[in-house]
Amino acid sequence: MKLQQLRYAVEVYRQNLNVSDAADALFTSQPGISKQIRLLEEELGVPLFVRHGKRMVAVTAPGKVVLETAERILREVQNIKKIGTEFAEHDRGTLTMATTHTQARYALPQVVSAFVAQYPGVQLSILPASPLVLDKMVLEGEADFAIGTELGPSHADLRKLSCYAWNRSVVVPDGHPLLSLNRTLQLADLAAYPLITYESALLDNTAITRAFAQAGVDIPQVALASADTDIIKTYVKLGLGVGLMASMAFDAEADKGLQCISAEHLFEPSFAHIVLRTDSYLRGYAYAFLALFAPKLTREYVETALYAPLDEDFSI
Amino acid sequence: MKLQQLRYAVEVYRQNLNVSDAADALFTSQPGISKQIRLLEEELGVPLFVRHGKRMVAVTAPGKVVLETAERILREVQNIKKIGTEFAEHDRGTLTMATTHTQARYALPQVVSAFVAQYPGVQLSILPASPLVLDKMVLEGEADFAIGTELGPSHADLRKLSCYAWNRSVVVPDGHPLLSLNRTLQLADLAAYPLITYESALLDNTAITRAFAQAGVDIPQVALASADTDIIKTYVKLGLGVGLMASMAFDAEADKGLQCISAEHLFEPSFAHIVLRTDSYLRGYAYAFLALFAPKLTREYVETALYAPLDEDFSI
DNA sequence: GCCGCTTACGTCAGCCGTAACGATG
DNA sequence: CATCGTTACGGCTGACGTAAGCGGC
Repeated sequence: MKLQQLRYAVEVYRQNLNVSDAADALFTSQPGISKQIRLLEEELGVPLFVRHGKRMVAVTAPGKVVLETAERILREVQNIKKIGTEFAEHDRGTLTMATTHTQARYALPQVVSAFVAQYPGVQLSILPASPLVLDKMVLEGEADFAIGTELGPSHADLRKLSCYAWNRSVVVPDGHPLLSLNRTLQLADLAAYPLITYESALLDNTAITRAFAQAGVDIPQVALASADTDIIKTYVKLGLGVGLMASMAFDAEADKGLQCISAEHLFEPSFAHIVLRTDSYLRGYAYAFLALFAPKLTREYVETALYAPLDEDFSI
Repeated sequence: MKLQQLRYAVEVYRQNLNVSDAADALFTSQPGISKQIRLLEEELGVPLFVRHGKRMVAVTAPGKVVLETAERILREVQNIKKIGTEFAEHDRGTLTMATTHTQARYALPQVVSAFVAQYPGVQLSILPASPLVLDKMVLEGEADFAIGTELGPSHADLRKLSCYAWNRSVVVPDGHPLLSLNRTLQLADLAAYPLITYESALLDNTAITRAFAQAGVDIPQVALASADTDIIKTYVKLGLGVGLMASMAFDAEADKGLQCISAEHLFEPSFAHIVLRTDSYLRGYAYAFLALFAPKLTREYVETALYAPLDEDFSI
């Protein structure tokens, strides 16, 4: 059994059982993949894939178990490689994180600048992604960790550690009627205007949908939804509706022509959190980044959380 | 990186950093091992072993992490191979268990005969071992599981599932004074005679030493200690002392010339238990064997225990 | 001087890529 | 007929074993 055989089999599985695509993805020839998979099946004595004619159309029962185990093995191999470079040059390497636009634009800049000053040899990558795919990117190893804002479903291989609470604000153009209210803002006030907010805020069971449901107010018409706070602000400025977004994304100086009304009392706070794979090996500078981002995320704290069972909830 | 390189490195580590011994153990040449380890170190960019002159004298910090990960990988590879044969011929293969002499001789025979009748294609191996090394044999993969009688220290990679409670009896030759007592046996009565019992019973903090300590009675002189119940009975018959052993190991018919006095009231019961690695893949017939041995050890029960965290105590 | 690791070298298995073939829908 | 996987074959890398060299204890 060779590691490449496992790699080939797993890649074929990931490419929806298309051997040619797997060959492309691994920059090798298609017959090589076919052959190695056959050899592996021969060595194990069981077929891993179900073939109809010449095509693979499904994974066999043993194949499922083997592929899962192979994925674990390949992940550990990745870890070994990281360990090597970690000790060889502990302040050089890459750090890839997935996060939402708002985090990348408003929460991360000062953290990133402090980090690059301290670790100039580290190639930092920030992959913007919608909250829904953050978990997936960490699961599949596309990112070392993710910084999320809405908690998705929990997963046995992931740990989510809360960092800080954040609140929402309503943003309107100068002179908007909502600015002339002589009382605190209510949800019903919002219902009179089209809403411009995050795409992900409109999914089931978010802080926003829960608040409207509990107040018995219909969710206002949504004029525009975007993952990008700057886009939201742009269209609010154009008068398309009122914006509802993270308070930290409003900057009185930069956002001339807009006014911000706190909506902290209308929606429960959400928690920004980091998402990690339990079995990933983090480089030393990755821990340094996390500590810069949220002081409570010391190496010790993170490692404890990683090795703890899932039900010990570190999320909040 | 090749799997063999990992195998080589791990084996050198296991052979106390002796490359030649590792080569012998793996049935290959010594230069091959040296070379592959060098290549691995080169690829990772860090030395795994500390060399004084030409000899390896220690493991480096990265080496330690790499070796631990490599051991995990190799275990998973073993699991994949087992999965293959499991599905290919699910009633053929080998099953290796480590257990104490008493279990093998008195508790297992009926289980084993039922098992071999049901799975004639399975090569069953029973490795007798002292209670202390049972855990180690499971840890190192020499046995698929162990059946133990005295609980050793717990280990993060092991799970111990209790099977049944067992009690001790005092065994004496016909006509022995202890048979003429007109009251129930006390610990002090035993103190008058040399004791013949299990080696492992004399370690610290066993049911036997705890009982004597709590009663304030000195442990009697030990004439002979053996892991083997038949040896104990033989020497009791010769009059060297009184035997103290598992009640189940006394058979009134076979053991002519010996008498058995229950000591159930003198010592707390002990629990027979099985020991499993959390990350080992058990063949289907292994679960069948466990179910025959202790009905409560269904596949579902065992798997639940394996995946549960350590602190959920299944041991008792 | 012996043990143990390294270097050097010849051999051969086996992986990979190209090209031609065949099956499926 | 187009797509996709298999078979066939040649080249070449690289793993292994033997034999010789050399540093430590």
